[in-house]
Amino acid sequence: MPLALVDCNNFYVSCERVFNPKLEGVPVVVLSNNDGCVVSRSNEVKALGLKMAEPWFKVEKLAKQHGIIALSSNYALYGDLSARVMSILSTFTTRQEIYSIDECFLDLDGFDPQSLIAYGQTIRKTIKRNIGIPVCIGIADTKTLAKLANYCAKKQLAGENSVCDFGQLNEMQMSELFSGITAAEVWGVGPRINQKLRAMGIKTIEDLRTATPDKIRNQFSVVLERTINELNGFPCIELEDAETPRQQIMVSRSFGSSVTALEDLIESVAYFATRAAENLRQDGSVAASVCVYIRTSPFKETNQQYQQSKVVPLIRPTDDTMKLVGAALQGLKAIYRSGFYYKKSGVLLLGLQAKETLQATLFDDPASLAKSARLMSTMDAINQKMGAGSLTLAASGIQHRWAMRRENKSPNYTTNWDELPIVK
DNA sequence: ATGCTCCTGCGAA
DNA sequence: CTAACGTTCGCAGGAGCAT
Repeated sequence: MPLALVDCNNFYVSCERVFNPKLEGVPVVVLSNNDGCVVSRSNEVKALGLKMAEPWFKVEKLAKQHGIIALSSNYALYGDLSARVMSILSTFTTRQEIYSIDECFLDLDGFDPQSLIAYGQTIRKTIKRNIGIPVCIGIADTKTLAKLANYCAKKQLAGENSVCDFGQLNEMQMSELFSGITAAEVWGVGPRINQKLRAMGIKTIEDLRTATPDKIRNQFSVVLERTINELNGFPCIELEDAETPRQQIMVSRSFGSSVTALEDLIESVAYFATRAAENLRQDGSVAASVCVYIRTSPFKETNQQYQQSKVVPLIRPTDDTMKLVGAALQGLKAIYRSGFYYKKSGVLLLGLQAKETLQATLFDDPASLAKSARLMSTMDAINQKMGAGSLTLAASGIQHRWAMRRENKSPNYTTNWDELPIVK
């Protein structure tokens, strides 16, 4: 029955600290793509009151006065460290669900209920020693409660040493604890639902937990009804330890500065479609249609606004980069209008299905399908061996004038030999 | 009345 | 110096349409 939720502390900042000890003990933030918003903060930064998701340009001056170090995000590094953390965590259980880049659930069914805290401490020490990343652990009988226990561990509201097991608390202690936390902290309660709950007088987790599920279902949805049941210890959300292939793949980026020329948009769309196609082949899927979109910046209110998207169906579902890029560019040309300052473009692959289960049709040309498959696996092999982007379509361009800002990125310490710092 | 697809809203990290 | 505000995914539920 019991589950653990393991969550890495300030994950991106912690990853940077593993390879740069000078960042230890000082205020550090990691910015989102395009150096746009604050997405990871060290404890020192949280103590200064800097908020999550704050646009960097708004706080940059103040942050620098406090000596805050701002790093561009380095997803190659975070992804690699995440895989290592997850791999070690998998050895502590028979069933693991990787929920996000820095979180996973572990099934602790069958363990001695009295020894779970000690087990949690062992897990923490192992991750810290083997990878260098600090984690918090919440343990309870449902996913929603495990998330909450994790929150309590992190905030030191219950449990100790970053591990909190709700199994150790009695009814009284639970309701006292829940009376002191706002409903907004519950997994599944976002800003909108929280606002509506408050208007109904439901302010704390205890208020939410003791609400009538039927009424909540009518006023909100079946999702929130399940949340209430989960808060009361009745599991409604299964552990999903089997990986399911994605249903859609999206690659989009804001540009470093705005773009007006069709040529630049073509480059970016070809580039994003190429990335999307690589992800698609990794999943072993094919796409039935491609959606392309472009937009101006909604924050530049004085500029003329324009946003448009177009879905281009494919004659036959495919994972061929050239066909996918071709469809994306066809869509782009249909929606492009001159005279706007474009700030973002993106490509979505839709109608995904497993490549093996794809039905053959009367009009298939087996020879050309085989040729496409060989070409794609050759491209992937070359890029695998020589580094990402070694072999690309000319349509993706070389200059990338639209490339995102990334002014302070750390080296790819674990995924690129050329970026290893040389110790002399 | 039922079932499908498409689209929007919401939440999550 | 100026301009500068993320990305990707899934689910629920309603609209619209066909049967």
